[in-house]
Amino acid sequence: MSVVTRIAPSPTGAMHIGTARTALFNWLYARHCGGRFLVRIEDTDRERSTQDAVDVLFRGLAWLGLEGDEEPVFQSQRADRHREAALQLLDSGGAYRCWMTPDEVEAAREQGRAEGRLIRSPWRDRTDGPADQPYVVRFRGPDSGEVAVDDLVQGRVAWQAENLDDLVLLRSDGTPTYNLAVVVDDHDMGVTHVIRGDDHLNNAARQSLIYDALGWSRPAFAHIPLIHGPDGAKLSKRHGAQAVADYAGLGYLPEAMRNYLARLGWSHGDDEIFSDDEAIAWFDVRDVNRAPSRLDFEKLAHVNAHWIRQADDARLTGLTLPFVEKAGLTADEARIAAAIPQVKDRAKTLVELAEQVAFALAARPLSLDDKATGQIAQARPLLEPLRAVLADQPAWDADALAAALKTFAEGQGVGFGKFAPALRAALTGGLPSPDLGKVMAALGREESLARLDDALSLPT
RNA sequence: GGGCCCUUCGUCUAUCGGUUAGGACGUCAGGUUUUCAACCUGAAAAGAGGGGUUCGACUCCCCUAGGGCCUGCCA
Repeated sequence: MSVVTRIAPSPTGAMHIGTARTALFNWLYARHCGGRFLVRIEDTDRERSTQDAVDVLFRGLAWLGLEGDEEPVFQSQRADRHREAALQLLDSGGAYRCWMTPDEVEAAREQGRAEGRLIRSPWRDRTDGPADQPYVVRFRGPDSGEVAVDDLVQGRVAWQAENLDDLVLLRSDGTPTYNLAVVVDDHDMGVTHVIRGDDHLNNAARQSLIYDALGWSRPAFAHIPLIHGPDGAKLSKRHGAQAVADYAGLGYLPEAMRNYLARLGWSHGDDEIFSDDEAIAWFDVRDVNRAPSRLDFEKLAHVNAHWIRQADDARLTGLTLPFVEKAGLTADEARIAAAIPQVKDRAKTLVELAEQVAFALAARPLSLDDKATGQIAQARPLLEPLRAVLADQPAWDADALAAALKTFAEGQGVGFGKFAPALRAALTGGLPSPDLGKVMAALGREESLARLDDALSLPT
């Protein structure tokens, strides 16, 4: 049997980072098994679902590289099919019409809560309801006995039937509810493994009952723990980034997100940094932990730094461009491209990469502060012969330039401290920058010499 | 209130009855050094508490405490 997994988010706002990890686990498991990964938009709540939120979801999934293997399914378009299943249940006695009014339900619920038990509709075993009054269709759960789910992550979890309420399948306006729609859609889509957040664990019991009543075989369930904020509380707005788009804006790479998110609640021995192919080869949903884990931005940054170093320079240039603009710098693509290879090992995020590249984007003449002009004035006797050496430098690459600087220092019989700070001031104006050889390589011969000349022409 | 789930260094985790309880991020110290980073070396740092079971428990069972999820004609 071929494995089919799915991510089934509801489009009611931003795409939560927890949704991203659930999608990742579903994707990894499907890939690992050589199966398919599907996407279903759970938009049955017409009040809260918006097209904007749908777009956010698709963009988030695309950014993460976790797109479905088939066209996405929109749950709202399958309402007729859901109703059909409800009617089947009504026919078979697996469901019943309930004429309780919302007020009656609320009152009963309040009373039940006080008495520590669930409500049971008085219409459970009656069919003589008022013909012209609105009613809902409720599932008829077993009166007693045990309902068990063999969860791939949680193990065997059991409930007493009396602790499971008769949930509404069809609202009084005839529209299907979540628990019905999920079962019908997962069945029709051929989903074999339902991997989702453990906030749905209780639903698994009730949904299992619906599968049974419909005469369908149950999928395998895997309820993975939720992600919490750094303080251990449920991830919320006050923790800052909770939406996938936030992470993109913070300058994290999608492959870094996949790597980091995979390690939250799952591990393969001591492996911390791994590729998608490795994750796919190693991942088994059965190895996911049961305890919730917290987001650690420091570690995310560390993982991200690794993948920035690994990233292709041209791709990095394109990715850094918008961050350069956001920082208010001149988005000179050629200069950024020249600087990236020299500074990519110094940044943890694309935001930092934009900062690292800033020195190469500054326009001449650089604005120099008193400290810089002071350093330049002091080292002037060395800077002039150095300028001549550099002008004759045959190979303009970082290694050759570093070697030339070293040779120059030895020839002059001085340490780097005598002229390097001044050179750096002249070339970068004090902006963060890498080794001087790399700085000059990033700047190029012409710009480097020009900046040096600017400094040398300063009034003394 | 009721049902269900969870609990190893600050954080993410390894361990699947016998280990000096390992790794990673972070932290601290040292090194390197031309700014800022990066990098290298080293260090500190954990089995929530209490009972069992066992020759032997982080590992299995029970209780307590703490945390989480659900308890909707939301999903």
